[in-house]
Amino acid sequence: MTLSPNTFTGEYSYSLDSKGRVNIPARYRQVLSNDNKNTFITTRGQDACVWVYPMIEWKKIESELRKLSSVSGTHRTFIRQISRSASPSTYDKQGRIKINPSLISYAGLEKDVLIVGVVNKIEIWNPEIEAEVYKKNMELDPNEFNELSTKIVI
Amino acid sequence: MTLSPNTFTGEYSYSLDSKGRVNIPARYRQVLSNDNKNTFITTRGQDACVWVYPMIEWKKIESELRKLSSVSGTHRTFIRQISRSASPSTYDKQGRIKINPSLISYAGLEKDVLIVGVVNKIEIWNPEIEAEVYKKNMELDPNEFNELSTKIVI
DNA sequence: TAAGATAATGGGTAATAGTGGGGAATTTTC
DNA sequence: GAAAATTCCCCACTATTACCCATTATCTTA
Repeated sequence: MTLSPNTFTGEYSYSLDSKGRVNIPARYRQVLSNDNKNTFITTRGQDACVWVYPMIEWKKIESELRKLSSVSGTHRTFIRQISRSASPSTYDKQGRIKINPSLISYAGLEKDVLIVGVVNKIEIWNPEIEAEVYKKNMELDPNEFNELSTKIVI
Repeated sequence: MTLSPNTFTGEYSYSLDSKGRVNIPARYRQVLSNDNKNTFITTRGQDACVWVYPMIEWKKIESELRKLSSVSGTHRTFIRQISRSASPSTYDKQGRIKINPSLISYAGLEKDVLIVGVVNKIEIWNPEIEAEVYKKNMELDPNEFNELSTKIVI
């Protein structure tokens, strides 16, 4: 079975161990292209979760950031906020990556975590928080969903 | 794990010792290209922090500065500000560089320092000052940040 | 459904990284 | 030219990280 490279779907329940490691689902590792060198970038999600990018996806963001000039204060702040929480992690022989303590606390992660593939990246959630966010979003904006439906066909 | 050369992300808490030395995180040293000859340029940040450039990145900036010179008053001020306090520092066997007393006082550095990778350079902050600046900036321009993030973060 | 293969989890250990300080070499000052 | 001060290089200790092995659970296939 070969799916598109570096494309992640489906959800998994895994555990975060006492050393701050989580397993990357085997399925996700299998679709990783070689140029990623078994490396992901972990960073703060826009929601209360950890975003995990394959290295080459992150490099795209990095090169966009490089184009912004540090003469502008707004740009400096933006670069700092995106870059500071990003750090690379190569998975070990068992397929696990390390999550920084600061990201663990940002996402409120405990032992049980929910791993969700969102196409170009992976999200790691505290399952309880995810459930709340899901509920809130569903109630929130039926209009926006309608708008989306004009842009994408599923 | 090999990321882009001379590109820095993530944040670290380190200490400035009594001799004015700070450690450059091992991760940052590992991505330094050889032509830097283990040397960084320290200078005044545009914010209240110390900017640390890999030598070859700094050389690019110098040549940019040369092109700008005498174009406008603002540019001249910018050049003067950043260039006058720039000085090279090669890290020792333990990976530490020396920070000038004048830069230490400019950035208000004390024992505990926060090191932030901002893509093409490294920032050294007094953590308390950074927290204040962060708060102020976040209030400032949420719209521009949102706009930037829809363009860049994927 | 049983057996082999693959995947997930937990923990120990060797190697690396961070911190503090001493002493030689060099520069500065009187 | 000698004393003082400063800088630079090296050594040693401690904490942290990364790597490796073992065990348990799950999936796959005959």
